[in-house]
Amino acid sequence: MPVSIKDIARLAGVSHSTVSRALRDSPLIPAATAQRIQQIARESGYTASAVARSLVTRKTQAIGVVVTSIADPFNGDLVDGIEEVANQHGYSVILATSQADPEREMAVVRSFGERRVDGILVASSRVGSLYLPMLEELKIPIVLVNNQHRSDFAYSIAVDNVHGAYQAARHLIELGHRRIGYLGDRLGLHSDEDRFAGFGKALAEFKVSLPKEFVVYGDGKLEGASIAARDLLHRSKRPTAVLCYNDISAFGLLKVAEECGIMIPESLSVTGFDDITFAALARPALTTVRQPRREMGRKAAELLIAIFNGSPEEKALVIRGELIVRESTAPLSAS
Amino acid sequence: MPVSIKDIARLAGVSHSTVSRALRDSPLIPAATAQRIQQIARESGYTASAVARSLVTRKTQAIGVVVTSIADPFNGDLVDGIEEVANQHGYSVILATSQADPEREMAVVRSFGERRVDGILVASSRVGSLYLPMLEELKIPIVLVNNQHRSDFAYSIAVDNVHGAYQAARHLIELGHRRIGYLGDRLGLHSDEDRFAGFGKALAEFKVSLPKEFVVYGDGKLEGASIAARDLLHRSKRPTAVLCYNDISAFGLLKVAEECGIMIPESLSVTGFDDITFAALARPALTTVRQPRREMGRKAAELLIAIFNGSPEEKALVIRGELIVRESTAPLSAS
DNA sequence: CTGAAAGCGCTTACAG
DNA sequence: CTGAAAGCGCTTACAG
Repeated sequence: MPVSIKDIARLAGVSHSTVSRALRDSPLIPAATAQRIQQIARESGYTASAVARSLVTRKTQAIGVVVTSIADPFNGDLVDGIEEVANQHGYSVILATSQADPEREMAVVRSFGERRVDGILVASSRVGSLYLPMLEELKIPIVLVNNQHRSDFAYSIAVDNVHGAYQAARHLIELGHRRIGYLGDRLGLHSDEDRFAGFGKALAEFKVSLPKEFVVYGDGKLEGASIAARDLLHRSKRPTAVLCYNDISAFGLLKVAEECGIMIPESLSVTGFDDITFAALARPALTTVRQPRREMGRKAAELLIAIFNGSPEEKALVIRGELIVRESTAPLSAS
Repeated sequence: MPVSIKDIARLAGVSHSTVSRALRDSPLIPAATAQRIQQIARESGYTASAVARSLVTRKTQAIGVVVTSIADPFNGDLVDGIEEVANQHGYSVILATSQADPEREMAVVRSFGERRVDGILVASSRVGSLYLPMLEELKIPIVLVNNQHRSDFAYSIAVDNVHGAYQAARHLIELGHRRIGYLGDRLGLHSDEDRFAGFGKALAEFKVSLPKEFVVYGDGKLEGASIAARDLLHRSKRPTAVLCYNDISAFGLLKVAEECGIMIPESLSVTGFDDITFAALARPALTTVRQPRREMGRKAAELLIAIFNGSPEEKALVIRGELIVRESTAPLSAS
């Protein structure tokens, strides 16, 4: 048995109420008494029980975080940002992995409910709405990070996909490209729709037309993107630039271009989205839109804590990413 | 207020003791009653309070994990492995970051103590012994992953540094190299000592001598390693192969080699240690010793859970890494 | 089978 | 200032 407040009370010859107050620096207790008691607590190796405290305060000072997998560097950065501000404010983070399995995600969130976490953060989920009722019952606020759910329950924070893709498209247009393709993600994610919308916005603004056959869809993975890319590049009249849904898709396309002997960026400019670590290291290094992962984690945690304190600024935060120009894009060559 | 066991008792017209039993499928309760009560619980949106339960059972079903930073892919994989088996066994993981700051690590572990986690996992720490007394008082077992502390308190799990370096060295020797350098980490980490020992073991076994000036020390980072590498490669009589403490050091050396116009692997073979993601992507791709990060996380969690169940197999587990031969090593050329 | 009781380790009105 | 009391939401001997 760890030593409890009662043990200290006995040692100090006071009631346990007094010990409790002394340990929490209550103004009711004279400094001298408080110090004596704290001293005894220290010497006896006392460690307060957060679980007992939580039971009465109804606060656990813990926030639950759900990601698909932490091995993914994107989530690593995100969680790092979350943990940073959580820690700053005296909160612990309970981390769980959904493995992109909705059932598992449900189970995880249920377990967070049982643990009575003060709030929940969920990254890139498509199933947020399933557990909303339970969280509402428990009055546990939730903030969704980059979620694919288009509804306004709960709070959310996401990159500005429209603006990010707009920047990338504009960059290509300013390089002189007029025949620009889009390699998307057929899963119909909102992020894909939004990026396509940003792409379209730039085209419209500069009066660049988009032939239907310049739009192809992979699955956001290397293989699927490669297949779509083959489709796009093997035409007689192919685009001189392609805006890809994400970096992985862009690498799929780059691979196919290499196979076809298409020089990058001389004969084809390519942009990605995300700025995964490899984007900077690849040859050619990829021009892409950086998602400020760590900052998003920080903002998400700050939002949650603001909610705890009753001062949520906005329900839905949008963060802009930055266009990172590297080697995979170049001015349209005269050729 | 969330609905409690008492509310259900009222609704069901039984005592809260009976509800508690019914909810836990106690054999004392007839199936019919249990189902009726469970039904009511479900309908009323009951979610058991793990904190109340923990207070009486003295188990939180939670394990605390301390890493320097989760943004580091190494730790990401590790934590993923930990979370996987923790989750399998019904444990939650509370994750905290030390930022390589001993004070912060202490604070984090203290907070884990207050939360009464059932066990603690600490990765790559050098300060484990500081909080040992507190954990002992609280009877919270701890397992150290790849720690630099040479003492047998607590449990531990680590890569077999000696064997890993031995394999790398042997690989170089078998390629015909006889003039092999070592680029270490001057911080005097045990992992450095062990890797150097494995290196020495291979040299001894094959009767390869090691000139003193073939051993240089960086700091495990790119810059420090580069300085040491310059020292090593700028001699008149330089080694034909270098075994580096870790991948990062190897990349520092590769950079210097490039500056000096030394061809890799034609004129110099280089090995790393860790197999960070970039090792496979770099040009030339790095020959290195892979640390099975995810598996280490799994094993660490399994060890901890075995301790909970009173059946810890061994106090100190050692896991072997695998030599991954890529492009940075080649047979000693006749030149 | 079921309930009343005690207790886990705290916090905090309520009296004095 | 200080203590006795109640209570947070559960579990589990102990009686019946």
